[in-house]
Amino acid sequence: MEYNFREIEKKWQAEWVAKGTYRVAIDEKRPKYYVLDMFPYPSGAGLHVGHPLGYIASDIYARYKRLNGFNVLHPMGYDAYGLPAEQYAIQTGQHPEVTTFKNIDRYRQQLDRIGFSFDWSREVRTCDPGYYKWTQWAFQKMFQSYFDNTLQKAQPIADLEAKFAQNGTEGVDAACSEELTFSAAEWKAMGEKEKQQTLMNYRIAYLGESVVNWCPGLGTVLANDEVVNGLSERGGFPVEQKRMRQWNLRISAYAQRLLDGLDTIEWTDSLKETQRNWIGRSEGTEAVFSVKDSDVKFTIFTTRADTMFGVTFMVLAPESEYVAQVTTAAQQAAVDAYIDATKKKTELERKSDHKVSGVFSGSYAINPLTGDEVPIWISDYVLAGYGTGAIMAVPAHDSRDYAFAKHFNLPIIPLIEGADVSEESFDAKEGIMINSPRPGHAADPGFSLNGLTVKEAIAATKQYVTEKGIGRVKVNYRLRDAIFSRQRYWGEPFPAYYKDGMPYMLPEECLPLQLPEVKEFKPTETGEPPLGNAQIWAWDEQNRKVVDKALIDQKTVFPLELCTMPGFAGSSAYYLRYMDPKNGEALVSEEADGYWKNVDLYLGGSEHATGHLIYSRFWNKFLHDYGWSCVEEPFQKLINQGMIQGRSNYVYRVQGTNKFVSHNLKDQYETTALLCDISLVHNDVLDVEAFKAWRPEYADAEFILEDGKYICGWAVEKMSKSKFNVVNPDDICDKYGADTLRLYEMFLGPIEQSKPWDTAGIDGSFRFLKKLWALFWKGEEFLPNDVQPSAESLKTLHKLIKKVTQDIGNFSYNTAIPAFMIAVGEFAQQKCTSKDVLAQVVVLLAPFAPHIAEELWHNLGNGSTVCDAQWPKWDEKYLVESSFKYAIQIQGKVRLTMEFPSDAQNADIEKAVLAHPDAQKWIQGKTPKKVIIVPKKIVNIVL
RNA sequence: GCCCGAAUGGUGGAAUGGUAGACACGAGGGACUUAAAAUCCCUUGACCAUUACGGUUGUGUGGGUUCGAGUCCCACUUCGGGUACCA
Repeated sequence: MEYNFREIEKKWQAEWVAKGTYRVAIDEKRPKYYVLDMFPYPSGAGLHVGHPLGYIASDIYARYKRLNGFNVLHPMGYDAYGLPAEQYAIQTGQHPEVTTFKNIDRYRQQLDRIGFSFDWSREVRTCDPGYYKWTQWAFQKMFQSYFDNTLQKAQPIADLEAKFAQNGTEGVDAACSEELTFSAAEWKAMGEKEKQQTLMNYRIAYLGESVVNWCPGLGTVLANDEVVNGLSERGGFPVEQKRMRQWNLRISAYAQRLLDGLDTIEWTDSLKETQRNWIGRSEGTEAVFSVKDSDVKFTIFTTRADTMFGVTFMVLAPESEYVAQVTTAAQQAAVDAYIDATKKKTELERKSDHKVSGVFSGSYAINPLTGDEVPIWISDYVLAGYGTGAIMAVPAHDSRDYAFAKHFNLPIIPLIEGADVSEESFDAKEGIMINSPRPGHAADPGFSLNGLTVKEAIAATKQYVTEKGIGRVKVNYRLRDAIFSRQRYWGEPFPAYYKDGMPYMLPEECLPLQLPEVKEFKPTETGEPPLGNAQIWAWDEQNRKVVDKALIDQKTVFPLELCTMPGFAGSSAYYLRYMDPKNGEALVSEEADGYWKNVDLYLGGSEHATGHLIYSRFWNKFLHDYGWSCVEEPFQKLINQGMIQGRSNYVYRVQGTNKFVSHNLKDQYETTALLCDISLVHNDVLDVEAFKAWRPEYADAEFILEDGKYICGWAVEKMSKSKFNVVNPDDICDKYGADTLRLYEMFLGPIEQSKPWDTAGIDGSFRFLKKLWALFWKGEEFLPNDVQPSAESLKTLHKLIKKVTQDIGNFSYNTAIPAFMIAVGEFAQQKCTSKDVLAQVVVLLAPFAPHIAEELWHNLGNGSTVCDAQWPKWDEKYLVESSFKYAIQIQGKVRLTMEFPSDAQNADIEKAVLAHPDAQKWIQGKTPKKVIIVPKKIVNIVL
């Protein structure tokens, strides 16, 4: 029998479906293991060979764990909401659901051909109402919660209301947008609206004002990278800065837990570091500065409390509420002009434009340590959103302050011994303090930092400032709350309606709130989000249903929210839903959550390092606080697969002609490099006839060949249609089969590494499977029989078991596959026909190449699937070597090799080596100073 | 600018501080074949030799530690990814 992969793969794929081989259910008798891939957005282009890389890697691990007796959950689904479908809908009127479902079908067909062990009965789609019900539900729970800083967890907002009624804000330590103080009496005196406004300050899902890139032309908010030079990337419409009231998630409240959780999970250090930087914890000091001739005091945040003696000016963010209070009449006009100018700048301009700008407020602040008066400036290099929106400037030791001071000619006082600040600031946190205080500049003669190290000085200042009531120790985080509103159609609707301008939640029993039909997917003419086009889009409080918005009377019928949720909403808890995807009563049942717990192995691209992987960790922590998810960290181990890049081919046209010159001759001509479709090229040799037929303009192309061939140039680039270098996995499956594809993708290199795809190398993987097949079938004869395996074959087998087991454990598949190749070569040489040995090889290969393994497994007479076989164990006794071939180094250079028994004594080895004529030739009669013998490693003679 | 990662033959890559280049592709040579495909065998880092089962050199660059460095340390170069004034 030939290795007929087409027939084999078709047969077993059908069989696996028919038998439900990959269905899983809770089984208390077996340990669970949860393997998850980041689910894909189903794009119209379909899969290219880069997409399945991670899926294959995780599939191998899932199958390996199953063979080791684990009950493996390995689901797949679709991140179905996304902009491309909406954009297409705007252009064509085609409902995004239609295109999305079409794309999903295509993805599914492609995925099914590769032989994954997904339990498709658990598929989720984020756009499915049965799924997004739980996205909406979680949002409502966040709305109904606040974060208690003392308990460090989410609590029902009703508890907070009760506290307010009892003691006001006294004793409340809750994460909030703004520090508020009121008494119980004041709380009780508030009207409904005022109470709602107050609570909004604490809710975990809250409406807040934020400045966004508003593009009136597109009727939408744009991300920073969608804005180029103040114009929208798509369409080139002007973009302006606009304050908008949008939903936010108070993820910043979880900053410390997000940071601490990193220590409990197995992610790469670089990824953890990226998250740590993103969270940006900085421990510093808040200090109060009072304004001269005024009652105004303001607070600044600094991590360099040691530099307080070197403050030469203060800076406020233009948005700071203190700006109005410190601006003097004389400076009013100048300040107004500056603030107007910054408002006009988009955030992007503010970021890209590093020119120094600012304006003097007219007031002076008093430095509490020196008693000196320092001018208060306003500049946009201070951000309103971080710290207190105000800083003390120490130009000698902060490069931004330095640039500002130089520009406006403000004094610079060095505070660290030996620091030369004539050209640039000295930012390093090291050295010995001087000028702290300078003579005659001490408010308190008893306090000095001079002679201390920076570290000591920071500690001393913190202590001093706290004791004197000038300030306090404060931890700040860079992590900002997530904006959760999108002015889009194709997303989850918010289950919220507005009464008297304040949002209220639909009753939980009324979820999901389904996405309404609209005539058009564009924003409305009045600039409302697309849902403004929906006619049936109002909430009837009494009848508890969605009704025509013509019925809005603000008494029982109210307008519904018009924004939808962002992409990360649906992907933040999908791993929980897979555990119990059909549950209509809960996101996940307690039983399913208790059994599957969390993801043991998560695979996906590193581009999600700070987006999805922060949001879903936050989301899960929130659910965990209420006990809806029993494990705090959702993804125990995480591996980032690298990108598969494309390999493009180039032809070289001689300028001004239709002549093409082969790659190695091109330097003799003036040429233009042109991309050509890689399907016209094999091993970099161009099929000239196919090339001529490719495009009409090349029909009468002429070629200057080398050795009778046209050799193309090549480059590693992104895999994309425009580069003509996309490789479709379907084509590989047609030509070589899924097993070869799987092997080759893993053989290419380490999973984490990015690498180019070159179909040329795939023959090696295909040949390997054919050689493996040949161990079982010779024509119509099935070779395996009951003979006793030779000692050699046993050694080959156990070497293989050991190597493959260890490599899978380390996710080092690219080294496991060569081990198979070597073993198959050895078995062929040994003419091994032992059924027992070969059956174990089949099991070892099953995770990598499941179809061929299943076929051979059944050929060997097994009735059940190879997926449920038992993973072989190696026995060291077969691996003992009786001798070792030593490399003999003389002066560190290998000069010869000598074989010694494994148990040879060092003294005997030394004697034999020194006596060897080849060794003597190199020793040249000298007396060795030292002979280093590392058993079973090396011998080195030092002269 | 800052943070993270990488750099090894023509190509993808391998190598607990111990014979660099496993394995695979490609290339060259040979066998089989009317021929092609498929298959099998040999050679293949570079350079110098070719009388040798020979020598020199070699893992981005320059230093260092070590009996011994692709691997560890220091400085630098280039490329890739992330991020954008976070006090």
